[in-house]
Amino acid sequence: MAQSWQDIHKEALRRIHSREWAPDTLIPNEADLAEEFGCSRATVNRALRALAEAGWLERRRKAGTRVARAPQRRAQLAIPLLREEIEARGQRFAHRILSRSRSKMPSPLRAALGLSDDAPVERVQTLYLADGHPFALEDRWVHLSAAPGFETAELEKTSPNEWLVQHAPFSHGTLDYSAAPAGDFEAEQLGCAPGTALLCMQRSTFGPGDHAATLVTTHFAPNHRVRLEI
Amino acid sequence: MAQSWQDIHKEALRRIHSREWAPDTLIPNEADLAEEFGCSRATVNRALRALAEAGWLERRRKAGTRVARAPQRRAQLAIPLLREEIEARGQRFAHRILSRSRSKMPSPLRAALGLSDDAPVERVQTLYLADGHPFALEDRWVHLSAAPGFETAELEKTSPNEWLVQHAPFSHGTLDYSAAPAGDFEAEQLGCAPGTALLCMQRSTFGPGDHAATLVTTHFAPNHRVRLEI
DNA sequence: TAGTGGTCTAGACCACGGC
DNA sequence: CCGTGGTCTAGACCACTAG
Repeated sequence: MAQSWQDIHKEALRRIHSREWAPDTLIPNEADLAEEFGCSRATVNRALRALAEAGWLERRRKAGTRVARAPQRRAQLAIPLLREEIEARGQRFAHRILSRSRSKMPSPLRAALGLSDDAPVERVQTLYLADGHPFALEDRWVHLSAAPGFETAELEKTSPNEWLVQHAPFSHGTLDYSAAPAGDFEAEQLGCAPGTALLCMQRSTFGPGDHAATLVTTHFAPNHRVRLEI
Repeated sequence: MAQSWQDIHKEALRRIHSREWAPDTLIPNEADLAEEFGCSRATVNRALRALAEAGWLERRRKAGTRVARAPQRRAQLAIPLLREEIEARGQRFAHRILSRSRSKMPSPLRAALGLSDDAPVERVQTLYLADGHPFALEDRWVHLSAAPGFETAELEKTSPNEWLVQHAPFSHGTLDYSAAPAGDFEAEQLGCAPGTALLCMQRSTFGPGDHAATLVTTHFAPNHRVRLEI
């Protein structure tokens, strides 16, 4: 037989595509498949687990493994550093700190992050440039106790984006994309007309233990696209 | 000892966060870690492989395992059926076929999909409604040989979105998000002013063997958000 | 409570790719 | 070459949960 888990993965995917294994129906259990393919159960497990992680199968102990009713695929987005995204286009990266302050964080934002009222927070607004043209406008709130040393970081040398990735790796968070018309400030900084449709990204990250770390709102220059791989 | 792979996963993540294992440096090999944790190498492998898939580690044969320089995390988007997305909000789902035709596909679009000029293509425009209010406007091109039976499908009963997911599972593709001002048609259908900033999703899917399957452009009603989990 | 997937082990061989 | 991760095995025990 000499089956590798990738062979089994491929064959299982073929059966799903061909509806030989129909949506919402049980497939044979691991032991039976191991016998059919002439390999050990661990090998079958490896293949089926990969398919389950990709959303093709749903597995539950005792209940068995079934083909997902609507194979709800997942798309993956590799979150790039702005520097890398710009340099990957063959453009020159630069950034400009527009403002930096220890201002009070508005209550709604605090609530969204689950921060107490007296948590020390720093706000930094940054413009990112590609070949000297505005690329993205970033408005970042950083919870200082989650990023020790940030308040003294030389952000003119290392952009906030890069500093935080290198010094305060986060563990989880959310990323929201939406469309928003450019306000006067965004229009001025990004060099477009007020009201222009801009892609807007809002990202909140949390460190280990659900401690809020950062809240970032980024407006991209007009016509920006985000690509996800399915 | 009694270590599970998740224990090792957690401990390794702790060492990465604490910079005990610094970015861009090698960590001990699997055999050594297995001895340290008092478990088998396979268990260590399971933990480190998960960390590599999540972007924390980079592994190469012979070269060993190193902490990623900039732990480039990946965000995951669960692509929902519009029906499920709407019903999950507790709203009533409905859809309306606006047009359906076997019109010629514009050359630029054909090129984007890698289709020959004579490939049979059907175009369907659909409006999706939540509680009777416009939710999304979809413009879909379907490559008929990749979706046999689509031309005779009763799309008034089963929306194109659902029909294709159930009858022609795709294997891979891309998803692009951007912001676009509402044109006259989008504004009329979605019930907003022309020029309103709309979130726009463009999705191309391919079946097994890189055969083009569908190209879909969706404009969402104003203020729509897409959430990704990190 | 019995069946299923989840996991661990100890050992083995292999593929890749620095050196 | 030869160290490293990638994978497979045969068997075992465990955790969850449907019936």
